[in-house]
Formats: sequence, C-alpha cells, structure tokens
Amino acid sequence: MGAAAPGASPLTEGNVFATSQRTHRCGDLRALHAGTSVILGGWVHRSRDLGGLVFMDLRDRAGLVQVSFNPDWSAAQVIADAAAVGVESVVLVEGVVQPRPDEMRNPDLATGDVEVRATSIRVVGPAVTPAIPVARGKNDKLPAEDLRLRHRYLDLRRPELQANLVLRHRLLQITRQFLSERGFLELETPILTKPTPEGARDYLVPSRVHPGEFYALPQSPQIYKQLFMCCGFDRYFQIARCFRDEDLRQDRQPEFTQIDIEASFIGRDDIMALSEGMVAAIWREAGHDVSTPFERMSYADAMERYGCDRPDLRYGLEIHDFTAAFAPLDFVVTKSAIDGGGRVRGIRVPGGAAWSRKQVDELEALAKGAGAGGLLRIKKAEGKLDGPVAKFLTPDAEAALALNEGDLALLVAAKDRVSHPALDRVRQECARRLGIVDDQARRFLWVTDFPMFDKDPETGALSAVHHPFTAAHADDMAAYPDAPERWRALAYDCVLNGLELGGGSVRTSDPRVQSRMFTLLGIGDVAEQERRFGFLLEGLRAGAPPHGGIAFGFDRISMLLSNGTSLRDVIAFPKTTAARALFEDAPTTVPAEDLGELHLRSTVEAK
RNA sequence: GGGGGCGUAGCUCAGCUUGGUUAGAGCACUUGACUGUCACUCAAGAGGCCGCGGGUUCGAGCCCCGUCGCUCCCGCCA
Repeated sequence: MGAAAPGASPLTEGNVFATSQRTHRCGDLRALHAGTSVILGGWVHRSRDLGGLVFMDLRDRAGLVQVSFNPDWSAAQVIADAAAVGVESVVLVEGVVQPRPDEMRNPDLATGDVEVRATSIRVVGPAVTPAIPVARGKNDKLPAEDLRLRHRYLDLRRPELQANLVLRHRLLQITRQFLSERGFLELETPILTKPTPEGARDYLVPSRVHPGEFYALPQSPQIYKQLFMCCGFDRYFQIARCFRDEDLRQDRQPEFTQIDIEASFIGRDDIMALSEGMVAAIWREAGHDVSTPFERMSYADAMERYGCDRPDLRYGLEIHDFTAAFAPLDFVVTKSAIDGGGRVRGIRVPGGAAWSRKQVDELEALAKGAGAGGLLRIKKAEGKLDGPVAKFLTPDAEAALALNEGDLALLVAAKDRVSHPALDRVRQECARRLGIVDDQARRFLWVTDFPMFDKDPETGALSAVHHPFTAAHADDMAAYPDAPERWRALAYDCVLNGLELGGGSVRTSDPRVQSRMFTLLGIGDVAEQERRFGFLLEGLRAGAPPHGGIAFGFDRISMLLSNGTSLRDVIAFPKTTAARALFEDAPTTVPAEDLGELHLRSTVEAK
C-alpha cells in the first residue's frame, strides 16, 4: 500500500472521505465506480469462506460492500489472510471495483451492483469475538438491553443506531441553522449553577474550596436565558444539556437535551410562529411535510373535551357532559356525584356495544386505576338501552346520550379532578381497541392558557403549573385580584399526537410582579426571595424587556423521527432506569480521602 | 418509595405446570471439507456457579424465603 504523496491532501477531489489511508467509504461504492482502484477501511461484518473463494462484507458508517477474494485476482496468501480474519476486526483492503454479473447482484444492498476484487488485505485492528452480535439475521431478536448498554461500543456499530445518531446530528444542524438565520445567538450557560429547592431534585456538586457548599447541575437554563434578555442579547438559543435527579422512565433520562429558546419584545404568538417554523424545518429534514400554523386549543377546552392537557387529536371519542340530563334521575351513583359538586361526563364508543362484559370490565379497571369510583356503561343493542342505569333513564337523558345502534356510552360521575384522568385513560384505550389511531397522521397542537397555579386540595397551597417566572393574563389578574387560582398563564405547550414536544411562556418582566408571584407561591419573605432568586430579580430591576421563550425536548423529537420507542436508542451513552451507566460503570464509590477533600463523609457502610 | 415481569452456554431461548439418570436447541466460536456466496452449505468439537445466598427434601434449574441486576408501570418529574 503506497504512502500518500508528500503535501497532497486527499480531502479534495470531491470525495471528502478520502484520506491518506483510504480512498472511499465502503457504503458509497456504486456502478459508476466500476474499474476504479480503491483502498477501503472497515469492519468485517460477515464473511463467507467457500474454500478457495472468500467473500467478505466490509462495513463502515456509509454501509456495506462485498469484497471478493479469488485466485484469479488475489494471491494465495491474501485469500488465506482473508479467511482467517474474525468478524468485527478492522481491515484495510486494496482492490478494484467491478460490476457484478446480473445473476450475482444483490438488490438488498445499496452497493449490490458491484463488488471489490481484493488484491491485498491488512488487519489493522484485530477484534476478539464480540460479546453481542453486530451482524444479525432478519428474524434475530436484539440482545437484552443491559447487555447492549454494557457493550455499547458494539451496539453502536449497528446500522440502525448509526442511522439514529446520524439523523440526530442532522436535526441539530438544521435547528442551529434555522435559528441562526433568524438572528438567534447560540450562547452557553453554566453547568455548575445554584441549587433551586423547587421542582425536580437537583444533582449536587460539592465545592472543594468552599467547605459545606454545593453547586447544582441545571434543570434548565431558565434564569440564565432570562438574564440574557435583560442584557440585551435579544434572541438566544442553546442546545442545552439539563439534569434532573428523579426516577426514570422509558422516555425520561437523568440528563437530557433541550432546544432552549428565549427572545425579547415578543408575545405568545411570536414564539408560536417561530416554533412552528422550526418544528416544520426539523420534520422536513427527516423527510416529513408539516403544515403550519398548528391547531390551537385552550387548556380548559382540552380538559373538557379530552380530559387531558395534551390530547391526541388523531381520533375523536370526545368527552360530553350529560350532567343536566342526568340530574333529575333517581339513581344513587349519579345523584350523589352531582350533589357533591361533580358532573356526569363520558364518551360514546361506536360499535362498543359488541364488547364483552369482561372487555368493559377491563376499561373500568383502567378508570379505577386513574382514581374513579367506577365506570357507568350504557349500550344500545337491538333498539334498546341496556346497563345498570338504563331503567332510571328519562326520555331527556336518553335523548342527551343520543346513542346509535351498537354504541356504548362510558360515563364517569365524579368531580372533574377525578373524571378528567379517568376518561382520558378510557378514551385512549378505546381508540386503541377500535384501531382508529392513524399512525401516519401528525396532529400538531398548541395548548394555551394553562392555569397559573395548581391548588393543593388539602393544604390550599399554590404551586406553579409551568414555572414561577411565567406571566399571567393581565386581565385575569385585574378581574380576580384575590383569586390567583383563577388566573390563566401566558404559557403554551406544543403537542404532537398526544405527546408533549415542548412548552414555554411569556415571562414576568416586572420585578414587583415577580416578587408577588414568589409570595403567592409561599416565599413571602423578601430576604428569602433575594437569597434564592436575587440574581434574577436584580437583573429584572436593572431594566428588563418584555420577553418569553420555549424549550423543546430534543431527545424525544429525535426518538419520534427515528421511529423509535426508547430514548436510549437516540442517545449514544444513556443511563438505565436506575440512572446507572453500564458501560463506563457510573456512578461509583470513591476513596474516603477524595470525599474528605470535598468535606464530605459517606453515611453508607462500606461493603 | 410502591407494584408487575424477567434472570438457564458468548447471544436468543426451551426445560419449571407435576422436584428424579449425563440440563437441551438455533446462532456465534474452534477444527475439517467445499471455486460465486451474500443469514453460504456440510461434518465434528468445545462451551454451563441454571444471577447470588439461605431453606424444604433422600434428591432442587424446577418449590419456599431473602437478596442483587435489568425492565415496565404508579408515585415523583415547578
């Protein structure tokens, strides 16, 4: 193999992947390369030794190509060497691209019209037998996830995961380009920040130079980005890593990436329009057309019609209120619920009358699991209504139900706090059973006008639904100065098919209003406000423009656009649900003297 | 913090219901044969702390208790 000519840069000639050691990538070779002498570097994906003839599938990031070793063009020693290489070893192969005869083409392979006739092979990175297979048969199951994470250096070689990370890269680039072109500055914020006792648990980092004091890893760059606005940076974004020390889920990691955006002199509609353009650009990069603007729905509407603040609009089964029609009924379940301040609401399921008692019992179990006392069922079969309530129904109630032949009504009689989540669960399950969820459809939606505060039903304490820096509708504050639980927030969530993609708000830019919000949230002491949020309040007092922003969950977006179901498949080195990194084996114990330097002592018994 | 599922060869799994000779299969691996394969084929071989600890029993992969790991869900995630 000849050395590159001194001074020659192979990164020219229109093939940016050529280097001093290789000329092409395996997966890039096509019929047009026929006759070209090439040097390839790649991993041995699989090989087939026919005795005297060896075929090797060589893999790199671009894909697979077949290399053939044959006495007609390969020396005996070259064939012997090829036959001896183990899978997943790294080799450099020199040869000539040749078109394959028609009957030997492989239509399943992008490079299947050609093969590389090898004249030399050099093993530059021999591999031990892989602990988990990289090359898989069509019907082979994936190894267990803990093994895939433990041997991530092998799992990430799989073309599927490579494609996911390549797509992730492209989505990052298009996001940066979109925002950059619109004057947004990519500004970095600290990873070592100030602990905030609200919200999720912080990851804490002990300070060595300040005994007993701690940094926290950011749950989001929220306050910093608002300070950028106070500084006049006007338009900010960051692909920001965020950390939350909470228990995990399939779609939740302890560290995650969000597209974080903030802008000045804007209102809600500005942020929404910008976001729609960005989301459309991201989806387009993944090959999907998205029409804008997105639908909008108020929080109150979403809860009333779907029992959920991020409704999946790909199907109907909307919730209806039958309270007025059921109020006169002499039926204890509905009567007591209504008398107690509740309502009778539910959905009509076309064709549900055919479901068995057991099937409907399963739906009731779901409703009960969500907190409901039960699920009332009324079906219309052979022209008459049937169910425990049926004999109590007045003509008015029957008319209100408006059931068609074969319909099933599923009702919950309870306060909204109970019936919303119960009906949400039942509605989703019914849609799934009916098979009416179109998985090709993309129903983007803005949910707006969230309440500012959530009131604890027992203590009466208020907590922020979005976060404490969100602005409220000015007219609500004026109309109900003493009933903050009635205020609507200038907050908005971007929802796709029942999944939350992102959320944001217009912020409170008046420091006096911000201080009042803290007071409403139970931080009435001014000194306490200054201690915890002084660095924001000072910034606001120094002259703050009206501003607002939004953050999108980038991992989840990558997952959706990779058609995956697990965040772990779009993150190179993810944690397990126990927040453990199996490959590098973190977290881990550290020597007591290291702790001592940080002024810490473990309370856990040494093993 | 709570509940469910899983844990047997390097990998994917069977065996457990009803305890009983030497724990099996496919793939991978090793050796051999094979000149157009592409999940090559064929033959032979090697490979096991049945997660770990304890208990019941004449006898435990199988039953019981505990524990660890992974996973899914609830709580939690302003």
